[in-house]
Amino acid sequence: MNRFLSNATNRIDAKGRVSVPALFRSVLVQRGVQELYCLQDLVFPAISVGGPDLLERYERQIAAADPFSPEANRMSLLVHGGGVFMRLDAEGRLMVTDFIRDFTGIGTDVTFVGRSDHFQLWQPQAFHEAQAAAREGRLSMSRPQ
Amino acid sequence: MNRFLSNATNRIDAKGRVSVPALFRSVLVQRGVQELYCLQDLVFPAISVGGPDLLERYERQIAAADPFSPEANRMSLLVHGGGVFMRLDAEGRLMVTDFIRDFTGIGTDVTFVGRSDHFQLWQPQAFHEAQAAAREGRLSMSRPQ
DNA sequence: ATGCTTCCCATTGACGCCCATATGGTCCCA
DNA sequence: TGGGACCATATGGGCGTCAATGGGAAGCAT
Repeated sequence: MNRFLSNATNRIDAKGRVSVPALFRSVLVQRGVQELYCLQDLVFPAISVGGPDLLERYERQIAAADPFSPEANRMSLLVHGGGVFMRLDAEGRLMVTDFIRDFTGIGTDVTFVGRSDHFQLWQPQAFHEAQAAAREGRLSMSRPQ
Repeated sequence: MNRFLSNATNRIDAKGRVSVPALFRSVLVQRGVQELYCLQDLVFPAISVGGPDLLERYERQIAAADPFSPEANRMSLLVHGGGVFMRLDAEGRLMVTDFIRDFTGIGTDVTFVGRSDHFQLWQPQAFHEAQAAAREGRLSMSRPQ
């Protein structure tokens, strides 16, 4: 398996750490990803996590615009100012910072959700609700897959 | 990491100093930047901070415009008239001058915001509001492939 | 001298690094 | 087929290091 698939929920410990599921870690290793880039999802209250390529995709978007335009400025504010680089510790855990908590509503547990070329961090209940909504086709305004 | 990414908020002490985040300082070292050039952002109430290359980039932009246009005139006024050189102290702190306070509204805390090739100083709440606004106005920022 | 800046050192609190334990699943063998 | 050994993952916590912060004291200019 070389893609991020399925989901799993892990507990945050007293120090604010949470284990990334082993399946996801093995995908990271396969892809040679060592530094993780985290970005707020544009639609859902979730944090997207991937390798540097994730950042580069967004940067190409910015580069396409006039670099001094208000539009490029606004995009950079989101992508560069809102993005965070993280590393896993020796046990494959990451810190759940306030940046992540505030945006996702995550409290004591984190749901890891595979998204093929990256994965996401969700507040467990928010994920279940979003999935239930998607199943009922109530996401007509969401972005296409 | 060789770019300015993510954001962090630090407190200004009684002497008006504030620590530049260690991550940003390490990027400055990597780039061999010793003198910091500060100027007002063209769109947001924020101060941009970078090496001499930052100034040069703005000057090229001015040069590219019609030298007698109101736009070039306005940019020159901001870049040349509003620019300041600064240095960090031994602990990696910088002085928050009235020039910075007046333009940004910064009071007791400063939010450092990465912008890839430079970083910015924001009043914390102004940053959160600007980011939220940028996310709302995402219509123009489609999901990259 | 007074106010402001620069250099230096102390404190403390957070984070990274390391090792220990628990838990659940799998495989092997009787 | 059932029991048990083994293993990988998830989780908990100790401890050292470093960043952020606070403040004293010496230089500089007004």
